[in-house]
Amino acid sequence: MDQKVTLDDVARLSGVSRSAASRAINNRPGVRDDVRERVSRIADHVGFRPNRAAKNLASGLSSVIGLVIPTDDLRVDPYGAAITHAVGRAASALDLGLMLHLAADEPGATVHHILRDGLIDGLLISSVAVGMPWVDEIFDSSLPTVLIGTHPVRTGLPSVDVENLESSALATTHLFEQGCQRVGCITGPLDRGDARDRLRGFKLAHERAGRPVDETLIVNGTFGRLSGADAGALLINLDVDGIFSCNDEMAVGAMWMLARRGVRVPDDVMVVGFDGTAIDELIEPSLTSVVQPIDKIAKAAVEKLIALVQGHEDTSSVAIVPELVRGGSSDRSLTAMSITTPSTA
Amino acid sequence: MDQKVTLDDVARLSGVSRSAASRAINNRPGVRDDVRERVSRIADHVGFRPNRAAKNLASGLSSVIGLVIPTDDLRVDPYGAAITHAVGRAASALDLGLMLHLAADEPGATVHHILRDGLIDGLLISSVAVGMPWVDEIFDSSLPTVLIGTHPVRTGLPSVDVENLESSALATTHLFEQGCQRVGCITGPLDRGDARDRLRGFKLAHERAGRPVDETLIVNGTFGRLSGADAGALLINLDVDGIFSCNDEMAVGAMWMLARRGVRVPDDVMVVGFDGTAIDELIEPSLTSVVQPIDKIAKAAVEKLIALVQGHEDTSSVAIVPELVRGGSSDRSLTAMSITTPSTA
DNA sequence: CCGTAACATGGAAGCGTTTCCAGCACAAGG
DNA sequence: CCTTGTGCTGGAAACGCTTCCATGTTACGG
Repeated sequence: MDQKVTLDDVARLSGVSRSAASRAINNRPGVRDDVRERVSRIADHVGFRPNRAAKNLASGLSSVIGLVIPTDDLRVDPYGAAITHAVGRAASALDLGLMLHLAADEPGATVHHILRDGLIDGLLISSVAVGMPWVDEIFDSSLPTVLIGTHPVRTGLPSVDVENLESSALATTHLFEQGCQRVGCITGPLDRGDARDRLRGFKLAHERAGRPVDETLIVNGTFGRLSGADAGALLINLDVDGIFSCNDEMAVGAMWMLARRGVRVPDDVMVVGFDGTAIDELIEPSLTSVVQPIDKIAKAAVEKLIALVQGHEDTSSVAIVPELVRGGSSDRSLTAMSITTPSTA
Repeated sequence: MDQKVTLDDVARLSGVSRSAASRAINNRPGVRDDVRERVSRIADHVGFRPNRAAKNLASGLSSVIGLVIPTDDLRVDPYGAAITHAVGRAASALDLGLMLHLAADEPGATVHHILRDGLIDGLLISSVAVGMPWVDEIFDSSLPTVLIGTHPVRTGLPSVDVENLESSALATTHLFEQGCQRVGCITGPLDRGDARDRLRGFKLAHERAGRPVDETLIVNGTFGRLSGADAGALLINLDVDGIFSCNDEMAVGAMWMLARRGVRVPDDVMVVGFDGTAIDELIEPSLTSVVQPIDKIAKAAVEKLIALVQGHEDTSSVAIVPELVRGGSSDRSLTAMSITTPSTA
């Protein structure tokens, strides 16, 4: 009951040839409707599951896609876990398998494996930074590949990303509108495209508001929580009254540092983050953030990828628009609204 | 240069038959040493990568293992991300691919796919709770499977888990030793084996210390941060001076709530967690926790799995011993030791 | 110098699919 | 009634590898 029902079995039981059975099951033309139905019914009944390996070998397609994610991203940044999860869901929805490739120290070898194993139909790459030559190698190969995020230097690569520039400008402008005069920026690692674009957005907002950019208020971070704390410490010494952090992790770190130094949020300093990974974190006040619709991004990426796999040329870059979700960290009127806590006695 | 170097090519170039080439490359006996070396060299030189699909089809083995992880675990609990990461690393180290299966709402269908696709050699299942009939279905099938964690009811399944019972007892005893008189427990979801064992350890410590267990001080949580906050609120109303939280997430939630209510940690209430996922979280004081050696667990699980795949019968259960790492949350002498923060101007 | 292991080698048969292609039936048009 | 075309059908050849088995080769003891 458990094992090995082959296409041959189905064919024999249905009284047709193997080729006919194959066509019937894969909904390919060339089979009478009644035959198709009979075959499907029998296949169903005996619990036929096509052997993927054989299918893969014969057709050259595996119905499995790969996801390359920097090892650190998955371990330390909730964004990595979120994107992995979202891609997994999106793949399942399309009945695709998902192979996880952790981009570790020596991706060179890994890459060659990926490329030539022939086990995956296409590849999704997340969080690309400069100095990753293997990324270019993959894109120059014939393996269909879609970037999740922005390539720091190359353009014309098929990619799906959150719209970074305008969203960052929006977030910064939001701080201006809330009355901030001296707004600092905690950047991500500037070898990454998204980090660069967010910083550009920060500057763009200044330009639009007719304010000069004070370069001393721009502090580099790593997207890690600790770097946010460090940056926060720097910025309060520079008397900012607003902070745009290029991701939530660093924003949380900064807020932690502010609290530690007795600086009140939002009264003394307002904080806005990016990503939306800290929205259900227990922090007070709740963090205003540019929330990425991760599921949407993942879905778009997977769909773009399978389009590529199916031969549709497409080097377009899709930008998904996020949403600025306002929390107490940038709004004095929301002060200390308590999180719903069940009565306790 | 990029595509399709087949075994035939290598064989032809080396002047041997395909079978000999195969044996040479797979380090199988039946090839003279000099031939083996020549073949390997040529294979290397032309960049031969065996096609996995073909290999799989011919040998019945794919060198790919699966990991089933509850969808929520990956999204909300850092432990899920950590285990995914660790398993990924362990698999890579053994040159195995990793397929991710998110156990979503309707795992029934998924399971049958997994079982009969023939794409994976074996399966790792994490975080099993009662009411997951598909888990039993998998174990009853012929697919080699190893549990990461403890099955809430069945025994005799091959599994790798952290040692929950004694470690929890140890953690609780630690609170006693620090002078706590009324220690509360925030449990995990009790349909899970690990949550049950940790609670049992909590009680065991009482027994050993000759203290009665006050059942009113046992509060059920979900392993989620918010539930920890709720439980914390309950427990401070019950005048506890120590809290053993069955995971770190809930411990962080509880500490957040304590801070909010003006209860000082560790002065008024001491807190100990479990897992070690919050150790580099920015919380003050740092959390004492039973830290799981996740990499070790993942490695052991993968190795056990491949042993099963290779036919070694093995239904043993491996328990990995964690380490109690002391932080400021249970030690008054460590008060307010500052986290290393670079000087800020 | 022959017989016999012990080992190296290549041929060929799979593994379970897809897919090309030739054959065939049947309907419509002349 | 014969042609042409349309659409189903099954045979057979891939896909790239492993592995069984028969054949060749070598070295050794008798």
